[in-house]
Amino acid sequence: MSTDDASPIVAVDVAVFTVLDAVLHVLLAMPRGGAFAGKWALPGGRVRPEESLDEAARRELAAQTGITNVYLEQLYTFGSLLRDPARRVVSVTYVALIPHGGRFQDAGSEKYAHLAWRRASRLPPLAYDHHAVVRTALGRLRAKLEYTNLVYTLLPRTFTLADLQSLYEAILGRALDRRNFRKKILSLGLLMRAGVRRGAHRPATLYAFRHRRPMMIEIL
Amino acid sequence: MSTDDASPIVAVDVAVFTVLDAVLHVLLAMPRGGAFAGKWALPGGRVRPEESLDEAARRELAAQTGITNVYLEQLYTFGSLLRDPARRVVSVTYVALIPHGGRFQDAGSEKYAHLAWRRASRLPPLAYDHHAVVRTALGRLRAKLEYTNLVYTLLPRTFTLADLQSLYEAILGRALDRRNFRKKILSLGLLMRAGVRRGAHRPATLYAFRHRRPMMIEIL
DNA sequence: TCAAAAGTGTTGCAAATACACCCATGT
DNA sequence: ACATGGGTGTATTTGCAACACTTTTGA
Repeated sequence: MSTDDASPIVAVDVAVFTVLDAVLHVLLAMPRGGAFAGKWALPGGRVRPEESLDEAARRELAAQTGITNVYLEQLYTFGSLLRDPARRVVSVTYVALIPHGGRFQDAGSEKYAHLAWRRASRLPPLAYDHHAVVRTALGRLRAKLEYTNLVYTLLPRTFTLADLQSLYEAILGRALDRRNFRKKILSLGLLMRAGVRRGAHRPATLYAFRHRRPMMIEIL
Repeated sequence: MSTDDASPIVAVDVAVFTVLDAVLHVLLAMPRGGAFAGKWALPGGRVRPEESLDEAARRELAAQTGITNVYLEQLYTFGSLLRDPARRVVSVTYVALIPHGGRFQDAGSEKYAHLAWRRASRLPPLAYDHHAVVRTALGRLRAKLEYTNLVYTLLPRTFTLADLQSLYEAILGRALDRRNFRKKILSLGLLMRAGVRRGAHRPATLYAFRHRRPMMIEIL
């Protein structure tokens, strides 16, 4: 019995998020060829025999977009029969989060003609079932912000409380009271002062996360 | 290029939970052959080309244990290189929940010599990385009980508030105040009265879930 | 009549919300 | 001097936690 017949192909796909202009964006790639050439898709590719799933996700991400050293988390595995019209493909999907304005390689790659950030709330039609992937990822992201310190992955090392608040507002999709927000966040003791940002107006205190690693907490 | 070389085998494994004597139990199977013959494992098997992942999980569960019509939810996909010493296998794992005292076919199946419920907190050594699977499943289960009505999957159609409370206590691993518990649960309006249970003592009101389908809620 | 489980209310505390004014700076 | 965003405190409400006694039944 050949594995060809009996086992689906295994692939990984990654939904990369960042916040630009206080709005959540997803990184989309335009495939050069294949059944969905010319239609936006999430970056991804096949898993190789000698690598784990996480490794595959990181490798594909680096190869297709130049993005490395990101927060990466497995999301869900999609395996319906018709998600790829050509072949049976099971896709293990990932969420990645990068700091605001995160840069990718503008030139695309062998596989993708170009890459672009698109608003997560107004996506163009996507290849495969990637729309469902992004929806699932958004749900996970919103939920996890409420009980983890994951925002740190979306912020540069230092930031103001206003930055942090607008980030929460962008992802949660609702306004928060500034005074209550500051009280709450500071009372958690996750931040430390890290200088001052001078600008057009009264200077704002800069903060940094005490620990830049995933933790469970109670917020908002 | 042959798929044999390039793509791992795809399998599903299912962690079936139930509550027996107010203690969480997992269903384990004893493989007849293979690299882990004689070591307890979670029931599972390969995904076939013509079925989705969910279908594969249900099929394997039915074939190996006789269990059908269960609540089933995808958990996580495990894909490290050495989880199966013989071959590269990516396993899409599932959590299943069945009502207390749930019966399985005692005789086992072609693949498994026998089946047994074991306390989730005191498991024997398990095959593959199934220990990690159960740990992950337990985490998911505990977390989800706090914001969904999933307990209904673990209960028969009618039950007393004491039944419900001891179920929560079993899974969360801590005692709850009876009066506060009743207030909270009843205030959610998820239950309806469904008669009376007569026993050795003062009869208890029976309740049933208004809706037997997964919903998000705020509890405990 | 006794043992065993079912049922029920109140009070205190802590956390969340709502809300308005002064401050520091660059232009 | 003024416009702009930064920074702070209090009063109210709401939800959670702690806690003890009475009721009903079968044995």
